[in-house]
Amino acid sequence: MRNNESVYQFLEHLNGIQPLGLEAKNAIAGLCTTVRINKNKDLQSIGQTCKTIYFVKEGTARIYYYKDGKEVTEFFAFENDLIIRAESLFASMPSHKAIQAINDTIFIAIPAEQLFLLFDRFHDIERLFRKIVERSYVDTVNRLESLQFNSAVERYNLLLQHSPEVVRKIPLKYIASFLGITQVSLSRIRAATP
Amino acid sequence: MRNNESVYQFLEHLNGIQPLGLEAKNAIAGLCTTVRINKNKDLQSIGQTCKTIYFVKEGTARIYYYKDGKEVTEFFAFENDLIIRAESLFASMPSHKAIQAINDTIFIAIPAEQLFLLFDRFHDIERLFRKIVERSYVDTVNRLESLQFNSAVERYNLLLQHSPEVVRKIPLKYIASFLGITQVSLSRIRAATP
DNA sequence: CTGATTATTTAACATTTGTAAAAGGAATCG
DNA sequence: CGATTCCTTTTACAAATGTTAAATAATCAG
Repeated sequence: MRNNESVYQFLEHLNGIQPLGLEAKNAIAGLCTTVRINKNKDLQSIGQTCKTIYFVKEGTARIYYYKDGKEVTEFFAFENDLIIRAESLFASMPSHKAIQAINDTIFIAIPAEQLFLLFDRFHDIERLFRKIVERSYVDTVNRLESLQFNSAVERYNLLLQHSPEVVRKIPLKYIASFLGITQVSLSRIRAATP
Repeated sequence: MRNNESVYQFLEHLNGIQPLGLEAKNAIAGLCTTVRINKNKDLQSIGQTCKTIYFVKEGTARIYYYKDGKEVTEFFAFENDLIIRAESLFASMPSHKAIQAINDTIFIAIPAEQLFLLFDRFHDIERLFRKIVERSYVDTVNRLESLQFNSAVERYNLLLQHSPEVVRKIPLKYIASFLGITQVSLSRIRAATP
């Protein structure tokens, strides 16, 4: 029952992005399962090909990978956010990235192949998904711009402005690599900004 | 007639991404116009809201903006590439970026609103566009990864590997800011790499 | 072809950011 | 509660990149 309640709320969220007919809603609901992952545990691990589309129902999560033996956090997801390793899912290639729960987190999981099949039957569902991908694309373009020529201080301040919840909820070691800097640098910046 | 020939070839390219019915093809063709822009001239200028979807038919183009009075190149487009200011088009907000022809360039222009209307009548067209946006999204995620923690040398070498045509065809001053570094830095890197 | 403009490289120095190691703080678990 | 572990900050120094200016090199217009 809990699961059904979660999925129902989630569908309402989707309906806000793109109005869906009852049949379409039911079709999506039929594919949704909920997955609970404990703090610091991986939902998807490095080397897997991403075949599932996840949304965060409750909690916080991140995508990370290793660069020269060090962890790099690429992305944070909060309630209702889509979390996928796009470069793997859309190209059907193994990912060198992992998805991890930062706190105890509940995900909604939708098998990608089965969702894509629904696109043929429900135009609305394909439209919904198109809009979701468009949003993710825009977010990524904006982050790219920030990484391209803003200084570390500017990037930190922009993050404070646009996503204060990140700075409140997420360990600084993850935020540092998300901003493309080391933990030491981030500490320096925080010490300098009163 | 020249225009029609261009558009026909372009439709074949689209058909390779997502097979389209004859009616759908004709509907798209009806929206396509070709635009010639001379070298170093802007196709779309800063401050405009992006309401047109462009593809490069012939030539090369870029997206650029100003950061602290200096030009930053965000994106390059070659033959058949989509070139849009996504953060403006998908959010209907004025863009602080411009689209410019690097050489004399022919663009194919599609009015966004009218294309979006076709989505209702032709499922295939919405699917095509979804796939195109997905590809752009994946490209952007990969660039983001490169900017986040690769050194300038690594970013330059990756560009050489993955997009040698960029280094061959595009002025180094544009490439430098595309890589998130200054022209001086790029020169140093090239001098060090024999 | 020549002068003028634009693009690229080089040099010297300043600033930012990284690295490694240590010290403080905070959270966690028995 | 106390000990352990993990997170964050600080310090000192090294490396990478930026800045400004000047020197070449390449391109373009007349």
